[in-house]
Amino acid sequence: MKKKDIRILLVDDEPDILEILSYNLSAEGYNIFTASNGADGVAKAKKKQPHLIILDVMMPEMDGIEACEIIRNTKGLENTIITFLTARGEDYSQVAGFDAGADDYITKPIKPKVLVSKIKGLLRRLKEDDAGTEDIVKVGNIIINREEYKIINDGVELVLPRKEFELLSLLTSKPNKVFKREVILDRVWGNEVVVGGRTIDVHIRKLREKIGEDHFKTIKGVGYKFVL
Amino acid sequence: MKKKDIRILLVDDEPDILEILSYNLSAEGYNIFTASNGADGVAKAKKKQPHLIILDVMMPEMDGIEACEIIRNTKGLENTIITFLTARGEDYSQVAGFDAGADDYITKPIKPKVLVSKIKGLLRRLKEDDAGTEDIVKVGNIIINREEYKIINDGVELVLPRKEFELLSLLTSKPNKVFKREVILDRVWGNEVVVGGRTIDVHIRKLREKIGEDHFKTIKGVGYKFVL
DNA sequence: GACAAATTTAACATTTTATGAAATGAGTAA
DNA sequence: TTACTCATTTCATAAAATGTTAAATTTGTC
Repeated sequence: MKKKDIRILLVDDEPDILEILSYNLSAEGYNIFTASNGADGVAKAKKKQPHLIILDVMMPEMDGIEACEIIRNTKGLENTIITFLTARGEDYSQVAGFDAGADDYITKPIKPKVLVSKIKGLLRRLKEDDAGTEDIVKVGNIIINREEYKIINDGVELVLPRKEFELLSLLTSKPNKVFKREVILDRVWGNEVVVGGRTIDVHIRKLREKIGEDHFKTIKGVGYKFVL
Repeated sequence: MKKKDIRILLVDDEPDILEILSYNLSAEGYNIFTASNGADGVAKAKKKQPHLIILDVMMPEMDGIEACEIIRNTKGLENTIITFLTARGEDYSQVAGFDAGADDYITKPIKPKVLVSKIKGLLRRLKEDDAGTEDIVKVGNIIINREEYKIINDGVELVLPRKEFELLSLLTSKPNKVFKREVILDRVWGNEVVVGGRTIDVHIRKLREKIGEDHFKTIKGVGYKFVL
């Protein structure tokens, strides 16, 4: 994911703070949205589906803690990274913040360098885990080894480019199941990227070339499935 | 590694603080040692080889910053996790602390929940590589001697700079396994440090120059792996 | 057979990595 | 301190690999 595709939502009632945060993070290339109170923050979060939210603790209308709890319980935002902004004195808020489900906190006054470094660190963690994907999977004559990023087909080792690997990985995750084109796009390409409809076909063709024609069956008008 | 095998060293001149920290961390099952000033802290660190050290910044005799620097330059303690204890007001010490090689900091007054949560987070890194912490490791023709910070390649002794050593050490900890760039950053550079994206490549190149081109395989879009 | 959908190939675009060189930082000895 | 060296990081550019698109062709379904 490119930086400009990473969305960060800033929620603070002080325009000055929004300005500082916004300036520094925009300069890093992130895609910034802002809200000036908790309620607005929650609304924008639902709408923009940000990857990370920076929430001020002290705000009129709805404070950061409450907003955080709501966001954490909103479908689709359970795993959004949330960090609080707290003034130095407000020690209690750290505890409350973690209780509410925060991942980190940033103390005011804001030091641009520290800020950027924290944000980068938090976002990096996003990419680190492949949660849910088994490291080594065997289907028929094919062994898919995600740890070493290679596959073994009939005892022959081959290295696939990333997209092909992910595509194969998806299809083989449930042999005989038909994966709709839109599902494939979502899982392999991610809902961020938009590519033309024919791209999948080309990748399927490459897999057919490398793994064997017969394993990939086309279901016209629907999608593809992997067969043993 | 089990919790009771994890050693934590607490260094603070105030008995009350030692008490609080000690109580809370013991309750979590960690193995606790204490020291009441910097000099004593350094000595105990050498002797006990703790996994993590919590250092108060303000102490008589030798302050935390100084102690941290010494510990960082002590053989065998280069990678010990160090976090500072700072009073709220002392903002400057955070900066100085990171400069001295700290991994994190904890602010007073201490909130048990925050404390425990941070400690767990810091120690998470440790647990992952309980296999790779051996002092002398042999992979193929390469012998990695962590104790003396040198390696022997085909019988030829080489002294590698720190980052290169750590990178090699990480990659060889599991030959053939692909380490994603994000993971490499986390494990070699640490959570708080942020470097540009091309830094890893440069270090890989140095290793290729010194150890041999063929040992380091690039997996485009993913990361690198070490092959024998 | 008509028509939409899928395949195929090759050209094209983009992304990612490699590399050389230069800037910055840290440590050390004079 | 100052000068010097080595480590580390950044930058610019080149090169490679991967990914996408377009267009002609084929396939399958009604």
